Amino acid sequence: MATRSRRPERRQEPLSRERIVEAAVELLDTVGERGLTFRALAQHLSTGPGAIYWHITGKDELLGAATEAVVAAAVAVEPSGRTADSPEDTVRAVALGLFDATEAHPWLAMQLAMQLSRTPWATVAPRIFESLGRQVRAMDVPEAHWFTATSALMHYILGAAGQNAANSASAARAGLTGGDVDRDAFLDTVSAAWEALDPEEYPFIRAVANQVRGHDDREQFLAGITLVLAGITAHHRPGH
Amino acid sequence: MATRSRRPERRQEPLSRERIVEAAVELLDTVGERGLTFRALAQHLSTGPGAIYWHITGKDELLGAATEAVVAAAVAVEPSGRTADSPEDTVRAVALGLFDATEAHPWLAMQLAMQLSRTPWATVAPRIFESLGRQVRAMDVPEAHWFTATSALMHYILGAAGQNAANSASAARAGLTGGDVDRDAFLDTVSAAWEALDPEEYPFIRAVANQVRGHDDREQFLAGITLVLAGITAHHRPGH
DNA sequence: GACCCTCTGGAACGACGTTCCAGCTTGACA
DNA sequence: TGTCAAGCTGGAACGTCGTTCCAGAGGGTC
Repeated sequence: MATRSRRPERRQEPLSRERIVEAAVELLDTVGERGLTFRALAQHLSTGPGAIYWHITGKDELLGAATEAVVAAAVAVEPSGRTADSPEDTVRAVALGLFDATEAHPWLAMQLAMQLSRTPWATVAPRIFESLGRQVRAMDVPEAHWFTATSALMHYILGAAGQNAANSASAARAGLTGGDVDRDAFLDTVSAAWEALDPEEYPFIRAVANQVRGHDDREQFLAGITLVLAGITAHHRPGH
Repeated sequence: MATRSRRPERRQEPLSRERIVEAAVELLDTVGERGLTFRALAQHLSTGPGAIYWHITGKDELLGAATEAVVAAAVAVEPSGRTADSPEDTVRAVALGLFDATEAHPWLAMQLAMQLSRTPWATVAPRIFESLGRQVRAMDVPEAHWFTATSALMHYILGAAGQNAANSASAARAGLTGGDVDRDAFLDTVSAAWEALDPEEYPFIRAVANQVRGHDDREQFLAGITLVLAGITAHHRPGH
């Protein structure tokens, strides 16, 4: 009765794994990984912690499901687009999808690392691997080198996306509202910190310190993709 | 007095940041990240949790220091060796140092991701970046491309090392004592799981499923390094 | 001997993940 | 329509964690 009077007309849409994961992603985006607790999640869903455990085994599965949901949406850029694109361009599209996802969800990078560390070849890696592998196959790479080439691509993408998500997260943290000003200020801070390093111990970093100012992460990321793709074609093209 | 009777002759060597970090690494290696608690660490050092906080600000710093200690030891392979090696070989040596470190310390991969996520260009990344950058400079890469080439190398290495550490950790977990038998069994499991995937959704993975059997992680890792190096030389060599 | 500063380690606090369970809702069957 | 089991809910409670607090030991200096 009391519950009836609080939700008079329609009963609140029932709890479901889907709704829980969706709320978890929202909580991760807004308050960060440290803010995602079962109590906060329960309050967000107007329920108690116990109810959540009926749908989800524990926090590991919750984080895994949130990660997979975001990655699945990110990798899905491939099939719908015009199919006339070259395999290289499709690789860039998939890679950029993941890159943007890690930028939109700063928690994604570490969760990806954790997922891959816990269940390496289970949930999320095959999705990415498959998506990239199809393009490698569409290039002129002999079958014996499919695995190596696809692995190299995936490893670069995951490593770079993680690192760059960290950058934008830090930049956004420095000034609260993410903007170009904050980003430039962040890059200035990094550049200054690099120039202040010990010249004996870090000569190379000091030499490239000024290059970091005004650099575009996306552009940098794509340049790396191009570089790996060049390595694939140079090393595996027929006639080699 | 009671303490005197328990440690009769030499007073126990005093607590220090160094000793704490060393014990933390040991605890991480033996019981995993979930086993590293301040209580267990205190017991391991025959003290209480409060004493540790005099030397270390919190768990973040503890994990960061443990990560940096292990990485510093891993990257230190470069200077002592014979200097007649080619830059490419030195890159391989540095990369293998990190690869082996993540294999010896399965917790390292995720901690690296976390460190890079929290303080991106602070503690540990510059060390790796510097080590790789020197070799890139020693190759015939024009200065404008130093940053891109070094970044690509570092991203691939971190991504691949993390993924492969995950593999060996899972393989070791399947059978308790890590051995070739367990590893083969693990690869068989992965291969079988891949072949059982939906042919509609994962055609590529099914096609390479059998390639995974008997594959050597180190060899695979080095093949990726070679591939990225080939991309660097193909894309940045003079006359391009 | 009195003092202070560095360092210790046990107790205590708040928050977390997780478990437990009493009770509500719902649909099927008599 | 009444009854009952199963699905589902949510609040209370448990154990453990990171962290803080603090009374006091140790060792050097006037």
